[in-house]
Amino acid sequence: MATIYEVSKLAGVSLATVSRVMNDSGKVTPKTRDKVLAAIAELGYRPNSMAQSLASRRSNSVGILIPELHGPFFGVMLSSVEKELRDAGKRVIITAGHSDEAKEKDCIEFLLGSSCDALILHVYSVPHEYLIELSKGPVPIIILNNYVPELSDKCIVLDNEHGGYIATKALLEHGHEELAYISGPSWKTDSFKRLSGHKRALKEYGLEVNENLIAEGTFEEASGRLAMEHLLSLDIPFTAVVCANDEMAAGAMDVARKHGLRVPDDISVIGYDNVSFTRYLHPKLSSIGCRISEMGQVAARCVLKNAYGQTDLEIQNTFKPRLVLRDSVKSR
Amino acid sequence: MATIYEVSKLAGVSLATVSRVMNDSGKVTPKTRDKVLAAIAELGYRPNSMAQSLASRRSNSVGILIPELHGPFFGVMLSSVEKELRDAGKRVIITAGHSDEAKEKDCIEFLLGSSCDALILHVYSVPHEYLIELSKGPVPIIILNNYVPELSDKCIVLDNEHGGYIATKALLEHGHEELAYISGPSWKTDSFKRLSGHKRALKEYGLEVNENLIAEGTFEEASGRLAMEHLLSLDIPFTAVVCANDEMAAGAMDVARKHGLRVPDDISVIGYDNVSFTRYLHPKLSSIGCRISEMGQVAARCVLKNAYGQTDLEIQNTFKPRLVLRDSVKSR
DNA sequence: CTGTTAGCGCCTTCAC
DNA sequence: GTGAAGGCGCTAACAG
Repeated sequence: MATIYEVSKLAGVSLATVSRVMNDSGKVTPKTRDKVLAAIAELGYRPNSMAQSLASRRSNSVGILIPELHGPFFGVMLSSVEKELRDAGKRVIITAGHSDEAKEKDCIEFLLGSSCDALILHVYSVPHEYLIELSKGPVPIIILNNYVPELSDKCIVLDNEHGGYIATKALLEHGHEELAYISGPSWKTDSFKRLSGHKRALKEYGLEVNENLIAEGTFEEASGRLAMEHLLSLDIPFTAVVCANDEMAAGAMDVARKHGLRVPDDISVIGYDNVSFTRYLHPKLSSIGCRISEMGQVAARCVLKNAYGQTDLEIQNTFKPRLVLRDSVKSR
Repeated sequence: MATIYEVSKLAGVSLATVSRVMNDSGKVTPKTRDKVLAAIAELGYRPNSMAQSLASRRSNSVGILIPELHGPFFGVMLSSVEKELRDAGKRVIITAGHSDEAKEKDCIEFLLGSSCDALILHVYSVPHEYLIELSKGPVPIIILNNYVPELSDKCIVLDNEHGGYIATKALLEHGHEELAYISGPSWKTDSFKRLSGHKRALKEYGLEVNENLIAEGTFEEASGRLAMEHLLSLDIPFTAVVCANDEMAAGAMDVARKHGLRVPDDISVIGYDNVSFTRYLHPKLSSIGCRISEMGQVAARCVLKNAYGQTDLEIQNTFKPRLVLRDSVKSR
């Protein structure tokens, strides 16, 4: 592998000049620039990124921590982050934290040790204090889907409460008055917020919140099934179910069908996240769209702005989810 | 950020000694080692990975190129690759090539420029010659799901032909004799192989291949719908459809239902990939399981072996898919 | 506009 | 077993 030194010799200029044309910093005569370019081409020279990093104290790589690499939600997010960042010539180092505090911390340590210029964190389990402490360090961070009041400008969040609200409201507007709810794990902020929104909508419509009709799942399909079985076993009538994500909604729909209930004729169902498979389901699942890829894009731009000094980038910190009505909801 | 120099001063030893305890290379007295460890802890010292890389000519990062970051297939693959590699302390740099030759090359260039120690490539569009040329370079490569005869030991492939064969055979064994086939893009090797397997099974059962009953899609759900519409418009009777992936199968099932056909009573359907949402569908889609995560794991181990000299790792180069029977297939 | 000169932080022979 | 010294390939002042 050719080095910058050989290029400079072949071009008959100095190291610094080659460096200049590479980074087009400083002024270089078109003529010498051409000579350098020719030499570079001839040698098939490619700068050594590690040396560049060491010398410039900048690695051009940003660390990303998400709960899982698979699953419909994070794939979309990653996709947009990667695109935006690589278009800017930045490397993207990805790790998965599996919603476990120790693992998440471990990942963060790992990314810091990889000399990332910035971190994009989608964590669930790490305590806020840890993030606050981290943010005082030299590496800029962006926090996704996890609102830390002290770090509000670094957080990009989806308004989960609003999502729960509009999901429920949609059902109420379709004439449903007896609603069940299948929640995610109550210790996850997302779950909690969505449920709050649900309750707010009920209250706004003058309806009582019946805690019995709230079942807790784990965001996994199987838990949606269990929750639905449980709800149906209660013998409390309800005509619609709000689910805190699409996987659980899929499970719930299937259980309803097994119990001889038709969706949406006998029971309406709405999910959350508007993940890609919702439209493969039958009936097509109504859901709450999360603008996942927009959020990823914004996160990437934040990094470009905070870590690489790109200005003129508008940053929107909070996203409102939107209702996506399909076939699983029917008026009563 | 503390440097190795400060650690050495605080511990009262030389740079070299600190380096030795860090990499536990060479012999160090337990006593001095402890002093060094203490100093490291006190300063919260973390070695600068870029400097390490530059000096050791090894970046400890491996580049990964896959067609897409989202989608159920690649997420699972990534997930297992990342886990395996990070457990070994390696960074994972991920890029998406979008099945486009220029972009794929671009990604490879990018990864090479990132001084990766090895590359794991899941490419569709780049010509074999390019890969062969690349393999002659200094960076070891592993090729996923794309068999290059000249590079057979570097390829980890799924036996797609066999998958197409067993999918079709399953239907034949259920008594179906009039089969339609919805293929992926014919220029993708995967598609081609799966279709070959389909044809082989038919011939083995003494059935004619009716080219009219083979429709070409793009691996996307919408194309599955179109293909199914087309097949149904033909007025050629068939009692089962083999689809080259699950997304298209989902589309096909829905179209069948819209045409008043019940799955599996009137028509049996089988997909391919056994992607996670298959079990959310109704009826649950039968499919061909691809052992995606095993393949990812093996790819990672290949890298550990070829680029990092870890021995005693058994490498299996080719994987046989397996049949996953669910509710969308019924005997005739 | 271009060249010279220091490092960036670490690894790695080589002596001792 | 431990220390000294010379790079790894590049960037970034500072001169000229």
